[in-house]
Amino acid sequence: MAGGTGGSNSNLSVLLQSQRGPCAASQPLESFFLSGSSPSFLGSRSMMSFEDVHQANGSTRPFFRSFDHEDNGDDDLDEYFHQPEKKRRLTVDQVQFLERSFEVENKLEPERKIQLAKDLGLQPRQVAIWFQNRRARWKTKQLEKDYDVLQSSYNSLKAGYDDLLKEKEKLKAEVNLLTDKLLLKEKEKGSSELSDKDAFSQEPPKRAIADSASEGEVSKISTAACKQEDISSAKSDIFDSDSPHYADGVHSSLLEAGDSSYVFEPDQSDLSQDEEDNFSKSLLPPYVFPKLEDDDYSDPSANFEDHAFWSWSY
DNA sequence: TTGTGTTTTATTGCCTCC
DNA sequence: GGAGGCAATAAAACACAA
Repeated sequence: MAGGTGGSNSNLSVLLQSQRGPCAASQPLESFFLSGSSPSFLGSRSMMSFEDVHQANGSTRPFFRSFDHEDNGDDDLDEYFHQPEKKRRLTVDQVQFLERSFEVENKLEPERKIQLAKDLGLQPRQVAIWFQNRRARWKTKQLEKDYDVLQSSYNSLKAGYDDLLKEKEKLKAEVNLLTDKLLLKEKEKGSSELSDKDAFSQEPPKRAIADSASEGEVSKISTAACKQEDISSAKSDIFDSDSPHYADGVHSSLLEAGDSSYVFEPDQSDLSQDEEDNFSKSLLPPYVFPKLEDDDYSDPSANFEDHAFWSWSY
């Protein structure tokens, strides 16, 4: 990259301009001329070759902003030196060179800084500033990337959460539907027993569910039965007479009662689902068999223990 | 051409490390 | 205490629509 020495008036002008770069304010101008072997001076020399390469590449940008006053004599030169310094953008080639260097290592050791400055014909401080600003841009980009990653992570988690919520609502509706059906059957059974009482007044009713249980307790039992089941299979199990669940607990008691028209008899109703729901609601006061609410799912063990569901034995 | 928004270069002040 | 890094900021350069 380093190479030609320049020597023409044009090159001298560029050289002078480069020495009066933005950082020259903190560096006595004389030092550049008194010390021809200083890194910055050599850097300017190498800069000339860099300019040649750059122009050979057909870029429209000069290495530095052109020094337009080079043919206008000493007055213009003097005027130039007294003008406030203007910023000059680096050329495309300089930036590409710096970018490649940055990719290798984004920190700048003093030796490397000097070498880069030499190769590019810049002040070491300019190189340092460029790296400083480049690190800042990299950091900003990195933050944006991190934000995007977090955002997509959040979105996928939220989608999963929403799916679970929908699933929960669906299952809750299913449970409520089944409990309604169960209640309806219980009520039907209760009314038929009342009519049977007239015929067998002295015989205690062969209720499968806890002879001495109050109506509220019956509700608890039914609810517990639903909760204890795998909810997704509850619907089919309840109406499946081949289910092993019928061999114990409530179901077996029901079978032992010898009442073939008992609660879990499938296909007893000609009512549609909505009609059944409405019917059961009209028959039963809400306190008899409360619907499951959100809290019922929040802490199943606590909830069930609260209602002594697990201590029931038949 | 001009107004405006963005990018790039450079400065300043503070902080940390040796 | 000096060197170097970083955040905040200024200001020039640039891009672009109206």
